[in-house]
Amino acid sequence: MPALTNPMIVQSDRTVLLEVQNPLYEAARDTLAVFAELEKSPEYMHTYRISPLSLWNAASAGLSAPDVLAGLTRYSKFPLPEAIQTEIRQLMSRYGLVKLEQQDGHLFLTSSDRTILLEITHHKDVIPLLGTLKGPDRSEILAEARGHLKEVLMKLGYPVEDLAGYNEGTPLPFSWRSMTLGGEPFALRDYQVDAVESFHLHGSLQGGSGVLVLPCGSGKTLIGIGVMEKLQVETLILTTNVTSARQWLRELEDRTDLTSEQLSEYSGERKGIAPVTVATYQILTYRDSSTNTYPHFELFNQKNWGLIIYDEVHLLPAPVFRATAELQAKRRLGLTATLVREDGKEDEVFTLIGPKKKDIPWKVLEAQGWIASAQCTEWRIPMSKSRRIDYALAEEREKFRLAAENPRKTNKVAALLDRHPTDHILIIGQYVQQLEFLAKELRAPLITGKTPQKERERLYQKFREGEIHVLIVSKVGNFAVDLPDANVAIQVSGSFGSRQEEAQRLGRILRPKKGDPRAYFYSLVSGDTKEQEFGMKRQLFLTEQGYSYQIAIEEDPDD
DNA sequence: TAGCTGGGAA
DNA sequence: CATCATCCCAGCTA
Repeated sequence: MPALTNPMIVQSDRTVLLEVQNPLYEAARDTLAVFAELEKSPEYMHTYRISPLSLWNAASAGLSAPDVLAGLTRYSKFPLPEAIQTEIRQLMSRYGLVKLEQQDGHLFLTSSDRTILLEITHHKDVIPLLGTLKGPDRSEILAEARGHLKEVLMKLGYPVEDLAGYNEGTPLPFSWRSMTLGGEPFALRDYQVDAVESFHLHGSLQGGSGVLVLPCGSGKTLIGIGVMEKLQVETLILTTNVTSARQWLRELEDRTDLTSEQLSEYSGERKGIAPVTVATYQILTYRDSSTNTYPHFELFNQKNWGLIIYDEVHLLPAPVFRATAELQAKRRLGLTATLVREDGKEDEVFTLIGPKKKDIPWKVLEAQGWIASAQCTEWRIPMSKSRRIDYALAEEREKFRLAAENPRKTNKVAALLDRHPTDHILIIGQYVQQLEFLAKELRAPLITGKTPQKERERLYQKFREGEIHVLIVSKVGNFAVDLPDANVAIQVSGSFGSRQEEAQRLGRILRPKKGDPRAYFYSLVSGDTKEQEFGMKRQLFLTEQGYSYQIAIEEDPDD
């Protein structure tokens, strides 16, 4: 029941204001997280937005409009505006209003609402995709236009529920090992089993297509293998880099009885094709500039894949989207820790890979002890007087970098190192020059993209063994899957407002250590600058996930 | 066959 | 909103 002591104000422009100090804040936040996106998170009042896509993702996960309205009513101060009730009902009813179904070997667009179907099939972008068969509540779609049709209808605001089924693909029988090759007993954790099940059972088609959103350190690879194990079909796995491709292969070899002949890498270095093939996105997107063709796209057709796994689906490059539009008859699984894309192509992921099937909140794994609990602090460091003048006079596009490279951050980093004399600390930043400066001042080793692989491994090894306890890393820290675990991260600069990057970096320190399960994440920004504003944006995803940032302000020695 | 270097791409 | 990292390929050496 609405009551003034409740924490939410729901407005008819689809924004929701949420009071952070309210005792019901956490419960309300977790409710909102399912069907709304956090837009702003200053100290006392957070703003969420209910978008069509966030509602459709919720709908595809089985939530109904009455569920959403009940959640809002439960925590709202005032009765819900009529307008928004109507809008939520209308938007959610659109999911599944039009369906793709297979009948007698033909593909049909169907709807219980004949007027809508009539309107859609007369739209100029849809007409070229139509076949010849027609009825009052169905219209044939050309088989090859399945993906394209879904994209068009998404743009028109009608997300299609695709029930047309899949090619089963070539069978590939295999099973889990109960012991790893190293002799460790092995079984999936409960939440991993849940995630596999939710991909496999949701909806009316077994093991269809969609995205699983899983925190860093939750064992995404094992969940992917779990889905493969349920389906028992030849599988193509796409990853962002070779190291992670090899990680998949290692896990497959270690945890399943697939033999090395059944597994292969397809990359710049090796071009193997086997019943389970792991390829990089980049080899698929490689374009031969003399012929203007994609010579490796054939990989999609080299075998009758029954499943395609898209690792880190939030990074899926545009040409792979195009290829995926042609592959709608194949089962597809997307894996990611942060479904947010900084390029705003979330709707394409929804359309072409599939809806979000499961979203495991980071805090749930923390409560179960699978990931460490982290304390996040944003330190605001003032710039010196002369730098503030430079900043004021600088061109707009130079300002961010000037603030990010504030040399006064060095002292703060040094102070933080003193505070954590026995911890494993990563210092992470975006500008190589800044990091080189820090490395010199702090006498700590630095790894950048230029560092040869051998040297990296040597430093990782020393860090793991505790011979060195501070490591400075550039953007390699965002991607490197072999970077050793740490329990303190100090972020000295980052890309403009990237929520993904923030999540990745926090993920670096969340593997719990024996003894002290706590982790510390420090973000250093220059006070009263653009960098501070971007810092707020970076934190949004983690705030949604239940992390709170303490703001601390460093005193200005000039004052 | 493997390893290194540099250019170009997205 | 620009920097940085990655990858792929070609060409070279051994």
